[in-house]
Amino acid sequence: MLNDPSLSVTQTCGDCPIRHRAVCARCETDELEQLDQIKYYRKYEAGQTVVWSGDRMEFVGSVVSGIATLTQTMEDGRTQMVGLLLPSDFVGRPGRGNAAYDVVATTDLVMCCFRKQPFEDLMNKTPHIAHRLLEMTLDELDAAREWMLVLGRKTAREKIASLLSIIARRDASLHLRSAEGQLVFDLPLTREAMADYLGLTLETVSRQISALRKDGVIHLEGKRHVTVPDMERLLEEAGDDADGGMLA
Amino acid sequence: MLNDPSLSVTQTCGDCPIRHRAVCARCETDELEQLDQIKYYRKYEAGQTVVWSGDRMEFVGSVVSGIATLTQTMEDGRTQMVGLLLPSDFVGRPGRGNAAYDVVATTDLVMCCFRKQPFEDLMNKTPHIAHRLLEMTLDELDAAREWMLVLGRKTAREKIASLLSIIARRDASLHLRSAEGQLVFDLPLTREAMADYLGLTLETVSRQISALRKDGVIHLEGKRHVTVPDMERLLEEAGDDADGGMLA
DNA sequence: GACCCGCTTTGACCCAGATCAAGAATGGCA
DNA sequence: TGCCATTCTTGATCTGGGTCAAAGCGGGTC
Repeated sequence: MLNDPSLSVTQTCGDCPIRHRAVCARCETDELEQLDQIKYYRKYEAGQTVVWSGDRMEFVGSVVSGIATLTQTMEDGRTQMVGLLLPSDFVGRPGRGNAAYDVVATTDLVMCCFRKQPFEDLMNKTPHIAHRLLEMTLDELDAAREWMLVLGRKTAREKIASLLSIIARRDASLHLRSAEGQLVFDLPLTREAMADYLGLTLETVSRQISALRKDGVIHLEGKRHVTVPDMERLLEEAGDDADGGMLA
Repeated sequence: MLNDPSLSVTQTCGDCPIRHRAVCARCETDELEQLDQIKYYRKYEAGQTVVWSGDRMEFVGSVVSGIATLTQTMEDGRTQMVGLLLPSDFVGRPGRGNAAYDVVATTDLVMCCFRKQPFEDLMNKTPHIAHRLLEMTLDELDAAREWMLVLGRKTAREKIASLLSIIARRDASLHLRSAEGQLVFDLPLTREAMADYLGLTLETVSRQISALRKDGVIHLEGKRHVTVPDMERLLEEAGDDADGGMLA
């Protein structure tokens, strides 16, 4: 199940590759050891479902590498993505037994998990873990509300630009691989997944991406490899304040 | 400022009219006394702005009576409502200095507030207040994600039915004034506010409400007074599972 | 190297909801 | 009792994005 040598279970939580946003960011040594005892890694292949909506969820955890999505589906098949989980994002909710959404691995995925009951016990003993979770949940709430503006009021072109901005920003903060102000990244989503996130059809997504390419806002190599020559321009296209911007 | 005799500041937090969802639901007597010491009431008139997005927010609190809304606005004036605050809902976020959204009193509004710093101090000493807040924030996050499905994938008619369902449900849980299975309530929002919540125009809202009335899904007296003869039917129109339904 | 399969692009057409434009209720106030 | 300002309804028309349909990729694999 776990064959990546960089992810030895002997590493302490403090060494965790995602510790910069992790729940344990402020823990003492002994608390870190307790966290390490209930920690384990899980791997999923691209396309695998991590949990189905309504199923019992026996763990919480963070994404270490890869991308997962949270999705809601209506009886007639219409689907809406309600969350995009990138490395360092938290999954699952203490105090809740069942998943509220489908969680799907969009790419190959590694998660750092904590068994639910022991994690909750630890949370009850160490207040700053609860605080950290509250902070993270408030961040997610802000991101969700920001996305409500995208879904409710933005045009298709603005929606695409908004999504690209978020991915570019998150990607940049992870890899810092920008050359002379340019941002370069690979789209981790199919056109259909982007459509489900944006409340559009995949055809409209494709057309708008083509339009942004024609207008020089982005440059494409193949279908997935994106270069953003001017981030300011992209933010303008997204309809955001150039300075402030998305809080995702 | 405070002339309603039913809201004497001498009442304890345990007597708070909104205590059923309040942060203090599990507090001990001495903690309740501490909460009472930093508690006060605020009144706003319909139309007044409680805080502007970006402004310093020096309190947190709950809605006691009336309705408030959370709103985001783009530079060109497009607005999206991102939260509807009904009695018992919590406002503000511990650990955050500035408001992220405009908070507006839609009707006359009474709030039960706690000064922010003392509240945070108390929260740091009493873990179950932090837990309660985490629970409430997770509920809000679920509601926001549910709303993303409404905004991204539902038709205008379904959107209206969804909004009416939520208001009917919340109203019913407050007043329990249903006669022989019917639900009766007053719409607390203008057509324009509904449009801002649903990502529609006010004309479309008006037309769809008329359509639902013609089809017998709802009955209207005047512009605001609504009767729902069959809640199941309304939920069907909203595109929800008849049994499960919105978790707002 | 030919074939296949999932993903993507592009075109032609259509329709739900936006926009523009009158009016009609409602209700507060003199 | 009538006036005025909101708020709401309804009609006519327009359009952005959906729907349906048909090619174009790559990139595995036999």
